[in-house]
Amino acid sequence: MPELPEVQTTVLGINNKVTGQTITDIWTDYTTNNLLVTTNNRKNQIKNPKFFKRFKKEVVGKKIIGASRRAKNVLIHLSGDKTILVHMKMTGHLLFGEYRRVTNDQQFTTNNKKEIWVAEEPGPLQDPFNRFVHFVITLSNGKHLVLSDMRKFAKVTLFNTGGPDEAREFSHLGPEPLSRSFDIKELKSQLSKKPRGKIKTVLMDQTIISGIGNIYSDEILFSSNISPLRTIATLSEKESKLIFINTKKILKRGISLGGDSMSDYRNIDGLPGNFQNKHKAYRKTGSACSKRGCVGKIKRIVVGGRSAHYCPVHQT
DNA sequence: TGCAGTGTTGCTTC
DNA sequence: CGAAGCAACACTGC
Repeated sequence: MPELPEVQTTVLGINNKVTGQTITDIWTDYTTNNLLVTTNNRKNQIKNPKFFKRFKKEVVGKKIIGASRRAKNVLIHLSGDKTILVHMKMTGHLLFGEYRRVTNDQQFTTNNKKEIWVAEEPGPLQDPFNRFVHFVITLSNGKHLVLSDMRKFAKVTLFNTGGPDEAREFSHLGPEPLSRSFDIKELKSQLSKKPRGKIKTVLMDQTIISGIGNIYSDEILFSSNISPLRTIATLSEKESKLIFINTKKILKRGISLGGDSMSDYRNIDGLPGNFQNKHKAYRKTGSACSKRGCVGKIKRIVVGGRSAHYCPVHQT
């Protein structure tokens, strides 16, 4: 479940290894509604061959000039003022390497796929991700940037860089928590839009702040000594400040550790990040609280339909 | 074996 | 209007 630090890690990887390549071909096996391809203003399903053809025509021959991030979206900037947006949702990974198209001999899947893409060399890009490659960008150096996505929630969109479709895509998003302009004042004004909302839910609300999901919200609240059940209106000045400081600190820490691979996130080389080894709350149910001097035990509860992990002793 | 759990987003319902 | 519920999906673990 890529959140801000995982998406940022992927973007850094693309800038390191993929920028400068030209797109020579694209491929997909999507047949459901979920991988949407939008070209200009027309939203259509990639299963519509006409629109996949159009998407292909727009990107083949274009050069990848860089990647950036907005909220949990990866933006791949192309020459000719085109941008490919990839939202990895729950289980998506962008992977870079040498891939090979093979006829499916049923050893990988049960869903009657006629052909699949597998990593050329044994290594970290091998199973389990091979089975779930649903979108492939072939590059001029013969390598591939592929989207592996077990649950097929990921979204791929194409729009004109800086155009109205891009604006529409991002119009609902809250500020970037790591931007310079995001200060304590902005955090408080954003949080105050949901005075009755529970802090855990509000932190994950992409219209309030963009990029935070279940893992990082649990960790931010642990470090801020605040219960996930507290409502915004009850937060003191001091508590808001703690949330502000820890949001910046923990997201930056996630990036410097290469993201969180407790679930199945991998960077573009197929390698795991390390933030999962630093969790103090997320999925630590039953563990002794690691806060110095605290005698609590991490508890799992459900907040806003999501699992929340916290220490009921020092998080109040 | 069957079913709850996993989690983001956006749409629907209350 | 805001909050809650649910679908999209596929696999894991109990």
